Amino acid sequence: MKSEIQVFREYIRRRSLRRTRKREEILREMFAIHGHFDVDELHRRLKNKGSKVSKASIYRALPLFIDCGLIREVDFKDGHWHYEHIYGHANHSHLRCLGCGEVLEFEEPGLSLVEQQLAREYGYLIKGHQLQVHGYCVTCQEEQKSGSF
Amino acid sequence: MKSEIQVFREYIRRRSLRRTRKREEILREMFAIHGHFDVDELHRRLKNKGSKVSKASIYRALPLFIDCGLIREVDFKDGHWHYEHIYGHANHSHLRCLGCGEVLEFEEPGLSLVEQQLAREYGYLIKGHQLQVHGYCVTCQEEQKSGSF
DNA sequence: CTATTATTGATTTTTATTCTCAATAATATA
DNA sequence: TATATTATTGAGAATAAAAATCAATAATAG
Repeated sequence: MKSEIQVFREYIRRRSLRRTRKREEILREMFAIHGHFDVDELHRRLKNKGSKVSKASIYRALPLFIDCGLIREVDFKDGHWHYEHIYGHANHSHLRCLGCGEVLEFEEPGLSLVEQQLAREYGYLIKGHQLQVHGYCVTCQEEQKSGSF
Repeated sequence: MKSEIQVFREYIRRRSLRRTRKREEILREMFAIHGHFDVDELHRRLKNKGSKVSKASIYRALPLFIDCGLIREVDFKDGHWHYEHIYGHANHSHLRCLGCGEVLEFEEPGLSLVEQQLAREYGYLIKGHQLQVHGYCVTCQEEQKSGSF
């Protein structure tokens, strides 16, 4: 299996973009983070390591990483985008608590069949999906026994 | 089956909020729209009908409508939120084209089983889910035969 | 090595959404 | 019904994420 950086370099070449030091710094730092991350965290970590990559460059690089299938956006309903690795990771979905914001991950293999079905039915070339289930965790259910939902 | 306005009024009462003319104007106009809508469209339509509801009030009302299960947010990746009716509608998911932005709806009944399974496994009180599949429609596939994906 | 052109950083701009606060309207109570 | 209480509203200001601008710089092709 190709490494993330290989995937990215091939993408860069395919699109006739330029392979730059900054983009690869961002990529490397991004893959040093396990789990979800956002622009601010990525920027902060790069800064701490002495890298002078600007936020602008991060904002410009992320769509490329998304486009070549390394990461994807995740919406945690807190005002800005979060990202997570998908390359080399089993596809997973999120179960999010509307009360405390906790996010659990779970796998739902049935969805690849759904994708195939949609491809057949509508002629789409499917690139991926996102499933998010939301509700209230055990703790928040207990706290909100006041009938507000 | 209760009407939308009934559902909303009961919610308002349950939460000890106030039943106001403005909120019900917004609600009525919202249900006069079939399909997806956004804040701007709702505001524009209310204005055209002579209603003087402000955008601020719309922004304040939408979370209530979401909370009582009348509508939900949909993310079309175009910089602002869209909304759609869910009360009294069969649950559906979205197939979105990454090229032209076309959005198709499809039903996926299997997901209610997924919800039940998650409720059992994690003790969550499930309120709903969102599934979005993305890829390229037939037209956009043909246009982009230049190897960019 | 040079020319070309994409990328970068610093900054500004944009724009969706939230916040503020005085005025108003809805509800509870007398 | 009149009054007190308190939520809601509108207008505009504030916030903040993301995108745009532009001169300087760096990567690539020849």
